[in-house]
Amino acid sequence: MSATIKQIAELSGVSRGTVDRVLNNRGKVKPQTEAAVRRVAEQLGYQPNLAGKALAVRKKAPVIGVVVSSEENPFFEDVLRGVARAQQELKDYGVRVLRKPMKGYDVKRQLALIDEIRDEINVLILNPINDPKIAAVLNDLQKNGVGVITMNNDIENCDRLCYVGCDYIRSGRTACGMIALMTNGQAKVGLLPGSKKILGHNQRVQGFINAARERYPQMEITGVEETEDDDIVAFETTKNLLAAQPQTTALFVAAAGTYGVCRAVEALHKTDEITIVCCDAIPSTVEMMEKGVIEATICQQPFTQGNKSVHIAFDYVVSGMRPQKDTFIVKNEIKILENL
Amino acid sequence: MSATIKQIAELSGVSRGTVDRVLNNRGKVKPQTEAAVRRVAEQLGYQPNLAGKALAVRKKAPVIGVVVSSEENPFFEDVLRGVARAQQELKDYGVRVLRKPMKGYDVKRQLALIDEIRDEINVLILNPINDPKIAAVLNDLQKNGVGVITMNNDIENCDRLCYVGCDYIRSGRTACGMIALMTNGQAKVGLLPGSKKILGHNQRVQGFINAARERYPQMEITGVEETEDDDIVAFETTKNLLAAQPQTTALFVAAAGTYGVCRAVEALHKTDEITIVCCDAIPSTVEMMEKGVIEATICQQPFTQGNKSVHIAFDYVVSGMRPQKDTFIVKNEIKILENL
DNA sequence: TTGTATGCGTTATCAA
DNA sequence: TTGATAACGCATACAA
Repeated sequence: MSATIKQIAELSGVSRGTVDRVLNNRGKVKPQTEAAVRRVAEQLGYQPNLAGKALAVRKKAPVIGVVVSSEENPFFEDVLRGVARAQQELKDYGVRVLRKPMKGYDVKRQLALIDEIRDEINVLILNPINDPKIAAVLNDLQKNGVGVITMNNDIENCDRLCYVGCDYIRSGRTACGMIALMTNGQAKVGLLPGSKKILGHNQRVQGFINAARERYPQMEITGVEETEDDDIVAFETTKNLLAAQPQTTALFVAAAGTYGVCRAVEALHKTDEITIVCCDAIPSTVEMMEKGVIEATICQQPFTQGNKSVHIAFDYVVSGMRPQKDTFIVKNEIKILENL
Repeated sequence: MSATIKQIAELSGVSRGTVDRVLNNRGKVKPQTEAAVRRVAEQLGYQPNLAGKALAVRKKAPVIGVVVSSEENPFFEDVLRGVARAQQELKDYGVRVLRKPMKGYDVKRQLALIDEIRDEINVLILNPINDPKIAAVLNDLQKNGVGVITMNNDIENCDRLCYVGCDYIRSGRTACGMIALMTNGQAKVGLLPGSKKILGHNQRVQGFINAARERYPQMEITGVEETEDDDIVAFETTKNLLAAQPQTTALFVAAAGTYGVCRAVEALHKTDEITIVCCDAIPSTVEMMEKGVIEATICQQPFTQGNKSVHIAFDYVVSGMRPQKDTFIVKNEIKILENL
């Protein structure tokens, strides 16, 4: 158990208040006293005690803001369940969580929501739209002492505290590995990202292609088409792809639109011939797995993403220090019917 | 934020000490006062505050004992890493963790280690050998106020606080599902548990057989042979099985001995014909996956098992209450080379 | 510039 | 049987 402020105060012959001022850089301390205190703290290897901080932090009642695209989006509903659990776990520490759910990916809407709560919060957790205007606002928040944690997807040119989410490249590689195992490495695969504008989707496709090139020379990519994260578009796109490339034996859905893809394969009576691997385990995907249309899905621990983000946010407001790591990567989980 | 002891004291017109005595059943309270206090606490929906408890618990400096078969066992080394992390996470709360690693599964040895530390600990975490003598000692510990948490495998006829580990039946089912996906449901599979005496191994085999029966009618079981958790025995057993049942196209190693199994398959030059699925991701298994001998492994989050156990133990000593659940089931993770 | 006092919620000790 | 008080470690308002 490490040293306490009290011990440091006694050893350096000053009061606890002074030690507090030194250790938290509050100023108003004579340089010599400061040096002395720091030396003692150093020697004793002082580490602030979280139990004490947590108890004291109640008075401040810090607020964590959560802005996520969870409306009508089952994936983010799971994320919010993780947030709710964390809220429960931290309730004794006097944190408050302020949620601002939004629908879809509209930059203006996201900016408006951030603006609505920016003055009440100490940390902001969000799945940022990768847009310079958003980045600018987030940078501004940080300057004003509001910590920012990006979740599920990251944003460029932005000084956030950290990113919590999966490694999309590995997600694509894993999908490739699964398809290879199920087809003896011989598959002719159609890739179906959502939108080329979304970084994560591109990375999944990239990871898939790289893995295929490196490890499965006999695998062939028959096409890369966007679903625009929409089931109807996905339905049409898939039908067209399978018409144009009838030799296709496998599909990797790297974004939303999975249900539309499945319906297209069903409509063409090709469920037995085509191996489908997708991402995440939303209800419609589970249903298609139970029907045997989808063979496997690559998940990214949505619950953990939400839960972990809040805990990191809490540690930040309590300790006042940046998280230890710049990125917190959750696992890419392979789910088949038996371990759903 | 819920009510505090102080509020209850004021509302019921007694001192904080008395409220404490009532709420923690310390006795020495007049029945009427007790009733009054309880009524108020009930009304306010009192929930003890963990931040406060955590700070106060430092004085008691509770000790958590950990007895696991981690010597020369890479799986349990990962478990211990989870324990170490939890120790780190809880260091500010004044807990001490006392480890007593042991080698193998000798009842006497386990009894001796428990006996060595039983007077110094408040909770015991262990992977119990499923033996009546062990059960008796654990029951006795609980009677003497030492909580018991079983980890990785459970024990019969024993009143432990809870079990932390995987669902072995589902582990077997998942292995079956993976083999089915890789062989188009046509595999002829040899099953290799460790010992029929070990509950988890039997359950894995049972789960595999059930899943095959229910979902993959064309799959065939060519044999069930024990590896005795030993690589040499596994090597011989595998060679014999493949000699006696040369039609075998897949193997499920449901316990230790995986390395021996792989060496046998290599020796017979059958690595390309035979699909191998095993359990856990110890270094020798990873090596065999990189060589392409093993296609997939079903893991059980060893790190999480260790980490979670310690956290549950801590919550128990702080709150004094049994954990909410009787079993904490970790996930069965499918690992292939790409998401190792 | 520094020190003192008080509070966060719970628990333990001692006195009444 | 009960109450008052101090302590756990930290933060802060206020006094000096």
